[in-house]
Amino acid sequence: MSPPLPPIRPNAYRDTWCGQVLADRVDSEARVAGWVHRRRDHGGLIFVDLRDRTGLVQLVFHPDSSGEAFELGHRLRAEDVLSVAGVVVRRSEDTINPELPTGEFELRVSVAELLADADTPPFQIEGFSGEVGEDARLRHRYLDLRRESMREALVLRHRVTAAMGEVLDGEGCLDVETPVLPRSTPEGARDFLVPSRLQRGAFYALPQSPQLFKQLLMVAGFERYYQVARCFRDEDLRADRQPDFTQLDIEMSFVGVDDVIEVNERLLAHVFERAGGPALELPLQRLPYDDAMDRFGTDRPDMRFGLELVDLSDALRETEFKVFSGAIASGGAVRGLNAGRRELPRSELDGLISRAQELGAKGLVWAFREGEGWRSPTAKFLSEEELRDLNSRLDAEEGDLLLLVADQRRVADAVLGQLRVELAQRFELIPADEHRLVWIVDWPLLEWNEGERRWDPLHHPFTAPAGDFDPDRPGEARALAYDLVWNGQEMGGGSIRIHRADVQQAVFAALGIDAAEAEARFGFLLEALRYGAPPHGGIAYGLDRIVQRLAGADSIRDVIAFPKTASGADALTGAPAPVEEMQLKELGIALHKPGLAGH
RNA sequence: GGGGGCGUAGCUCAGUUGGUUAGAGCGCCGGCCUGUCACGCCGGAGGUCGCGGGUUCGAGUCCCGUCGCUCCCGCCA
Repeated sequence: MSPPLPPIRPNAYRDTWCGQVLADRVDSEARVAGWVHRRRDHGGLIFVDLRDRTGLVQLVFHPDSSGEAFELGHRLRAEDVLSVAGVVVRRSEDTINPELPTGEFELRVSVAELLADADTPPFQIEGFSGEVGEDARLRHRYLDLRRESMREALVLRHRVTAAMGEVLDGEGCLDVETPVLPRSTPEGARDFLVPSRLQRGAFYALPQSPQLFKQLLMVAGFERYYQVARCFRDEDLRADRQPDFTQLDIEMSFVGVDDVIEVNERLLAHVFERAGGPALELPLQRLPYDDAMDRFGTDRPDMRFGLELVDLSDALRETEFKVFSGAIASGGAVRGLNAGRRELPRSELDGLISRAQELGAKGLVWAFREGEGWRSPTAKFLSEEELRDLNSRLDAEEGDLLLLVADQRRVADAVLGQLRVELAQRFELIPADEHRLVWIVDWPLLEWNEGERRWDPLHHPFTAPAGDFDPDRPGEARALAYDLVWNGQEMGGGSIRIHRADVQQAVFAALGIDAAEAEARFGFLLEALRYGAPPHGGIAYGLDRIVQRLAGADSIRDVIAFPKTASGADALTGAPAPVEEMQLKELGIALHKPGLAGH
């Protein structure tokens, strides 16, 4: 992708971009500036590839035309910063470089000025067969960002956010900023806390999302809002999780689920068109949450391949095999997966078992269909009739690999749902060019948290229930919520919000937040809702994840200019870092371990 | 908090069963080179084998600890 840049207003350094040294400049003077990408010194003739954001152009230093510049040419080193002037010429047929957009042309240097000489870079910027380690890349991120792939990733990111702004402006959304220093409302993720100097002992918390402020904007009558918002969560990192990350946050008034989804489908189609994403067929598929869990064992199914899950509880309710019947008796389920005709060595089958245990299962039963029965260590515990029944329910043919997990339903789902994806990768069942975007809809409002013995919201406590909320049967309430899933990865999620204080209070109560606590923590919201709040709803997208997908990158770190390492550190600046004793004193903060602050 | 992988030259890596002076490619430095484009050729420099401790006659290699990077589980309303 060539980043479109406006034409240069000529100045002392340059009058065109390196990537723009093309036919229209032939036989005329041109002046370019940039970094020495590579030098090929033939002694009596020197070639230099000069690089700026637009690309490369070959400079030719020739002794006849430029004595002084020629001397400089010999001294040039990688990444030196250079401004040159000369005549653009068309290369002879046999010296054209078809790999380069400017490969039919070159600039014969007559004047050259070294603007800055560079230390030898710690790693080669480009054109090296090995992959530079991420540690080194992050320590010198400003060099890493000179690489074409990083430049393209950030250009793409800009394309995406710009396209989002275009659509949302057209939809009447206003870009409004919300505070980066709100109060802590401990729910969900761990907060990053910021101590207040003016109010000793009190803290701000960096926002996990602008959720409450955007709702207040709806109460204020702004109707439609969006923001590219930095959000912060103090949790452990992953390839797709950073402590500070970016959301595209949208909220609209007087809308229902269909309205929000419609606007967002227009948004996605436009963004994908501008950013080179897959063409979207609208409307996107909508899959009810229950179906997603039944068929794929997860609320973010990758639907590019089959391998769907099957519930085998009915078939095994009466079995003598206690592993299965016991699981069902104690309220669990037996779930199965047919991976199709696969040959797997014993070691990989054992690997599947340990992976299943890592994912939380007590065990995993594997079997190959053989005739009417199974080739499996488990086969002897099951009757012939049961095996036949299982085979038919699993739609198993000769040689098919069957995987069964007996556990609490959600554990079995989580384990087999994850194994399903990993097996598809292992067996290369995922079509490379296919994209499946799907809305997951009809969510339960709450789920029972067995560990804490309470109801938790599946989305957040401000999600509106569908219809009337019956406090006596909280588990039956459905939510006006929707998640967007792209190839098995959650890209965004949202909901219609509760716009009535009494409903909000009832939901708080169901969550175990009593009136006093609700008043203390969310009183400002409840009060605002009492002053006339319109029905409203919206969505938030993980911008980093969307751009990662569009860029085909393995990690969101590859589409973030200055990301953190897995331990939450910035390898470039050294954050987080100790602070001066004086700073702590001003904040009234004492560290538990003396000597940690200062130097 | 837990589990796996990795850590050797500036970068990417190899390094046998524990054995003598730790290697390669690229980069870097010097020389030669007028059509290269990952230029080529000749020569050269460059190592706290992450760090600390231990076992051993002897440790890059084995053991313990620790730090860093990374993937995963937990966690991420």
